[in-house]
Amino acid sequence: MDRFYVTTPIYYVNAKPHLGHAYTTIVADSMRRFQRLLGKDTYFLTGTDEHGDKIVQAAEKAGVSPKDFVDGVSGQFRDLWPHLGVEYDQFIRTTDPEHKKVVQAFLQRVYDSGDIYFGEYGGHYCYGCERFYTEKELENGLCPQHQVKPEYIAEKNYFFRMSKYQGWLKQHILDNPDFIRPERYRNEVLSMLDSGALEDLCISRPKSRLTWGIELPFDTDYVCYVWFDALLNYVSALGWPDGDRFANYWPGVQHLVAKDILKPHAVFWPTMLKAAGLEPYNNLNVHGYWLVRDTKMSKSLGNVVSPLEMIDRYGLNAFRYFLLREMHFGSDASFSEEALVGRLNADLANDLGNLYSRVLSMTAKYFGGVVPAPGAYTEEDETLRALAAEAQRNFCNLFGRVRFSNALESLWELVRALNKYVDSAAPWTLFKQGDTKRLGTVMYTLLESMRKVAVHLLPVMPEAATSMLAQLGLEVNVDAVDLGNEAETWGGLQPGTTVAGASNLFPRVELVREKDEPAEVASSKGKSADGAGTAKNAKPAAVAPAPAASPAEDAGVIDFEDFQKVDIRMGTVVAVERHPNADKLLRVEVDLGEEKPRQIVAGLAAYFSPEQLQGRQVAVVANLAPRKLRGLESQGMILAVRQGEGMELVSVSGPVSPGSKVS
RNA sequence: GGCGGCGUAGCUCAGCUGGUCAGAGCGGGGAUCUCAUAAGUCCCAGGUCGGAGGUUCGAGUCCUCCCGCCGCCA
Repeated sequence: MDRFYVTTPIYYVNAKPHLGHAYTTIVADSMRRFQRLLGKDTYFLTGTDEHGDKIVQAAEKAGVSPKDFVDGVSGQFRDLWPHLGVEYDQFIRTTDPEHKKVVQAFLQRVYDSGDIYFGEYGGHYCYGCERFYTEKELENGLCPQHQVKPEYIAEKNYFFRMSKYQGWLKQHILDNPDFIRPERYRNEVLSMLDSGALEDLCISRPKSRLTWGIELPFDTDYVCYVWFDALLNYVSALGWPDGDRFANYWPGVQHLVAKDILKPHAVFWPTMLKAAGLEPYNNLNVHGYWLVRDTKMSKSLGNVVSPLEMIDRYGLNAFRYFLLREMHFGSDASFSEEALVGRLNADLANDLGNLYSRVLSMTAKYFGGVVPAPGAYTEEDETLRALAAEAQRNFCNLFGRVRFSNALESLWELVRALNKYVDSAAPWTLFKQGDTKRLGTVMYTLLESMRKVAVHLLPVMPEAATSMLAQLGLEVNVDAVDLGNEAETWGGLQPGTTVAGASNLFPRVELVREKDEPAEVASSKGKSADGAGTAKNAKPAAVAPAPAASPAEDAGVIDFEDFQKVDIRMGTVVAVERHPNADKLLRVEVDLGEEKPRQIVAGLAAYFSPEQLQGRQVAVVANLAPRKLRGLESQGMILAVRQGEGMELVSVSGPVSPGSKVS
């Protein structure tokens, strides 16, 4: 029996689960459901990564022990997944005793083979990044990620001789075109491997600096540092080096990661496996980010999408469908409730839900809700069946190659064709004519095709697809489904089966909006007063929002509400320096009363010296999308007035507290 | 700075090895069936395929340069 093993990354527990976690995990869940329907023996692993400096710091901040802290956050992840329809086989934690043992065994094996050595390391250590930087990597003496001054630390550490396997890895990637997919990331990795010798990987931290980690088996003064701990979860979960699970599921594994951890998975991990004498994984599947209003989600922007909230508003099925349909695997995609609602209404309600509704209703009316036996198939029927078979083949082929969006697109070609078939076959006419024979064939063709659609949707929308099949009088038996053969077979639905008399699988919804959220739909006339709440999916009594553009907009005049979208706040300049890479720009830190000051890159260098700005109160557009200017991210804009050749800052008549809103 | 990717209809994107490649879905406009969830079906988009050159009988599709985004590396 073919086997299929899929993993998500183990999620670092310094933050709560967000949309990105949800996407990766739902994809993994769908892949595993898909492969199971193909008849494979599947295993699905997810979990949490719980060691390291940042955890210790976060725990201190929360006033609890690291162990209590990670227990708490890890629990949040584990509790989330059932709400997303995710059924994993194992939830691993890097603090599990079994995992620790495997890490130590693996380290010992690589150590014994001579690929781990003790060496001196001096470097600039950034606690935020949990890593060292070389002089060259620092920007202006600061960590390029966090813009803080790292600490110089010289110490002895253990290193993994990664460079030794560089040539092997490159050849392996060249020999296996799908090893890293999509191709863009494969290219990226190849260019990493071509851009010079890999540096050996530092894999330890002295206990004097970090104790929250796994002790090295060959030196009790050290703990293991991140990758030899975290990545090992993929094999420790299987009980390596012993046991049936490892023998069964390795190396037939599909890793699933977001692009931010490409290098560890594409370079470190295969070379680590090679050094320990293990086979490399089958495929590394790399996806992009979900963007909100063209920007990465971040807490400071307040645009973090909560998976549970979306499910609460629009339902699990729509959410899962949207994630898989909207993102082209590998590329970044935009998340918006408008788009979600659009997919839900257009694809699920109008096309699919309505298909079920109309066909089941006709079956009830014409055949008392019992599946009729088909008679002779006409050319039109055969054409539809050929199209259906093609759509199913394409779906499976694409889905297996992680092209979920295209796969669903293929399936919807069938859904649309079925709606078209209803119109052209016009069962209501056949009924009036009393042509029961032909009517039976048409209805059977529809019902059987709808069954096929439902079966293919089981991996994506398990709940909805199960309901669909139930409406067709069928129970889902995962082991009995042979998805790979559905395209080649016909007649899975037995005549005589009693089906539902009505169906309302995906009610149309209106966009639900938060009270303070900017209006983003066509309606420019005020927001609905009821604001937040649940989706109004019952038959909307009110008419859909009127689209007409307000006359004010046409005249270049804006509504008060439009003005309100601009969040202008007063802030205090707490730090200023010249931009390292641009002579017209200043890097300014402005205190807006938030957790930490905003970094703003301003084109003021020609008019003000850093000293002149220091301590001043300035007006800042606080909700401008962040943007990189010459390598530094600017998180807002300082308002100023151009006067001839000069420039004057907008100021207030008296001191105000940082973060005060201008209105 | 080096390498890579992207820039195609309002939006999201297909277009592999050059010759029905100027497309799909959504949105918008029009028509129409009536079984159905104000759903379905049909018709309509006159987009210089980022810009400029070049190769070719022929180029979104190959080459060069430029512009704008993005990523990786340094």
